[in-house]
Amino acid sequence: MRRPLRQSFYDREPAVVARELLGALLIHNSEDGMTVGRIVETEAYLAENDTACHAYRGMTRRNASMFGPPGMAYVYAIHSRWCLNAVTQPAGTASAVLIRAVEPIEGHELMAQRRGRERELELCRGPGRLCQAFAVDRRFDGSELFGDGPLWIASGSPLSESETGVSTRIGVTSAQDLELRFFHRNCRFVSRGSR
DNA sequence: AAAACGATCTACT
DNA sequence: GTAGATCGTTTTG
Repeated sequence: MRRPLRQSFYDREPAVVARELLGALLIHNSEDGMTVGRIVETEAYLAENDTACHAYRGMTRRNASMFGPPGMAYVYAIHSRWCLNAVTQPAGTASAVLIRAVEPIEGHELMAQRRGRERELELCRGPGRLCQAFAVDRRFDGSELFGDGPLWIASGSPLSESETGVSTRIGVTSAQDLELRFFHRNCRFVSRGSR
């Protein structure tokens, strides 16, 4: 049974949510058909001391949904592509988890059609590519990922410790580097050279 | 109103 | 591994 992750799942530190989103299922039920993908790479953006976070310099029109309640989508455009985040922590605390890559599970044909590419590797590997494959765009900014809308995230098979890779990211103004990027080890659908 | 800036992707080597 | 494309959002004048 595919069951949505509850809103309370997202009401935690973004790094914890990023780690636990690995293995979950991204689902879009559109007019054109259903696409399902297994989340294999994520990245956390912190509410404080994170210069790489879009909310670092306060709220703008673009990042407003990051300041909203947990479990909402934050969708923004960058370099002519869309990127999907899950908002974390309570309203007023602007943090989120970027979905960086998913493994195609259902709807390969539809994904290939939307992407204009046939090769499976190129369907959903990367935040911009997966949004194109899932037809995610600005219309989903601020929508609920835990409700009964067309775009949602379901619990999947949690990854074991040995299957989980982690790496650091610069941009955090703390003395030590923080582990903010999470990925499925040995999965060919992760976008980074990690592995 | 104009310019600068990317949480990226593709093509090519 | 990297150069170049690309366009919505933000910042600046």
